[in-house]
Amino acid sequence: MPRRFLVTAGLPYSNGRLHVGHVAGAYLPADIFARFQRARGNEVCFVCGSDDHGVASLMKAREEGVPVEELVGRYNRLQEEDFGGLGIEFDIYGGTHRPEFLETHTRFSQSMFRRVHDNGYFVKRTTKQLYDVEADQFLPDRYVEGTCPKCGNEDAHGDQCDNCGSTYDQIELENPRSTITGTTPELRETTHWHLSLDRFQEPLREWLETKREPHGDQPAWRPTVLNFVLGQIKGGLPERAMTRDLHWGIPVPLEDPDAEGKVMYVWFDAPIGYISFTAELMKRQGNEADYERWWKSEDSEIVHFIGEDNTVFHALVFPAMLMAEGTYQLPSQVVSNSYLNINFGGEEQKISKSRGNAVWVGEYLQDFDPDPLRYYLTAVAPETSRTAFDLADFVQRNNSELLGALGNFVNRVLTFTRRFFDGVVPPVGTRDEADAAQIAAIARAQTAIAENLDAHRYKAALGELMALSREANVYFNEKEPWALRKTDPEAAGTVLNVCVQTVWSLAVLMSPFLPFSAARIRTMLERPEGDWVWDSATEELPAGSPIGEPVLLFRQYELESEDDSAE
RNA sequence: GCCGGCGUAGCUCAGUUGGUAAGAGCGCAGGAUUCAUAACCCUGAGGUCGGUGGUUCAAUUCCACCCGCCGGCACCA
Repeated sequence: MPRRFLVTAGLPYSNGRLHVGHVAGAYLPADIFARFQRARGNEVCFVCGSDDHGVASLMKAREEGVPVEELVGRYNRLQEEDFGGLGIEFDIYGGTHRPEFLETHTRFSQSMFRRVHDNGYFVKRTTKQLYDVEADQFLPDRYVEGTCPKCGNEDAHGDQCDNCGSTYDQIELENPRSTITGTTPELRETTHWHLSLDRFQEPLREWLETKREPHGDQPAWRPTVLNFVLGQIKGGLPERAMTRDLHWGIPVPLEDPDAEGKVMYVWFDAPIGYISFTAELMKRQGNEADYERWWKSEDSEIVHFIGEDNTVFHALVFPAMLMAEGTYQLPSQVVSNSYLNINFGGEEQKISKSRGNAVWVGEYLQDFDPDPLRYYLTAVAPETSRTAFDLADFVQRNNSELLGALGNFVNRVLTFTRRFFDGVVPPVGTRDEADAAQIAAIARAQTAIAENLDAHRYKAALGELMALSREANVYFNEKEPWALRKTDPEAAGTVLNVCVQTVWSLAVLMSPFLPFSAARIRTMLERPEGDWVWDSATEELPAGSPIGEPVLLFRQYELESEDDSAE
């Protein structure tokens, strides 16, 4: 009985290009998981898209002097391009404000909002907030500066003073000014709908506690995720406003006059994007209502891949929303990675645009192939703690591991076969103990990789793949087919037969991680194209199968001068 | 301050339920080989498993305390 996985990767803000940190955190492991489960014969729906309603996008559009729709549309496409270039293949890539998705997304978001409202989980509260008359909007803390009420620093932020470190409410700020227009904002009353997270503390806690151990077919959640959110619950969950006074977002669908001109909080509508994009995909396939098979059917497993900064929303707020709505099932798994830092100038730093240390996907792809990056980011994946991207390390691992161990084995086997065995798979002949051991190693690696991937241990799974290629190199060396072919050609043929089987297996087993290279091997072995089938890793190619012109899988990289290393 | 994570060979890190598991990869050194992208293969590191106590017949693996890094404690996502 095949399983069914609805896989999501955290929606990126459509206000910038993607860098390696984004990829390592959510998208690459999600893609590997989706590819793997598909190869296993499971049904997979892999959904992503951009989160277009972020305030950051609004600010950026204002900076650039372009309409925000234009800005998010542009980055939505650029991000989709970056993903495509890396072989991260979603079944659908939407956008919460992408024109073709807007109607569906609005409908789903408003429906969710209304149901949560009707079920009584919103609390309406009126508070005072700063209002920029000229910009005609209320000001989030980010948009206010002024004089710190504690220390007198004149450039204090709306909620916190960088000078003395104290925090306060924005209305306590002296001489407040809007960072949008520079004008002095006035105090106005505003009403918002708050989600009563406190009412879900106990249900959330009980639900999360069950994730400490494997449940059903799902492995336990990563302790870092559970520790963090259970800690939050222990400290008490606050009410959170789910509406905003902005002109950018999904309109609040209530009849209430106080709801006039308000939009949903971006984190309310963003996760609904996962659902609305799924619905849009189903609509294109014929029947929108099929989204329920993925989101409301208990035999569907929902797996969210996110960066650590999204943990609260995917493990607490969104589940609480779903509980409040009442008809959805909760996620089976939230796979959260830590941040990927970057080694830059001999120092480990956070990746940040302003520091100019980011390695951008788009720029990377101009000079390098996608698979080496997929390999490296998986090898150093921040699964349990923060790790760092290091260009020298990347080059090193590409050359010594990817090329030296894996690429070299494939290449030596195929060129050898072409040269000495007429370019076809030699007969099996009689396998001795060592030959059988090598064949057995394939099945062992296949199992080990599968177990690790099922458990979301990508780094370990990749390690098993590399271990197989190393074993294969050792086997080849010990058999010395270059000498054996002169004394016992038939035995040499047996060795190469085993080696070709191993090459094929490597292709199947690497396909979730290194899809481009796997496809190249498939071409060289003249196997039919199509979906990868995990079980075919142990299906042997018949003797006499042709072997095409060998193509190098990986290139040797050199570390160039530091300047262009990470621009 | 409170909460969480981390501290294992030169480097990057694995170590599941406590007892011949103190390991891998890389780097480095020596050797071997030629099928292969100066790739591959073999051998070598004697590392107080951050520190100090404790539990135990036995702890890197459990407990306490301490030291050192990192992160979270915002109407920020």
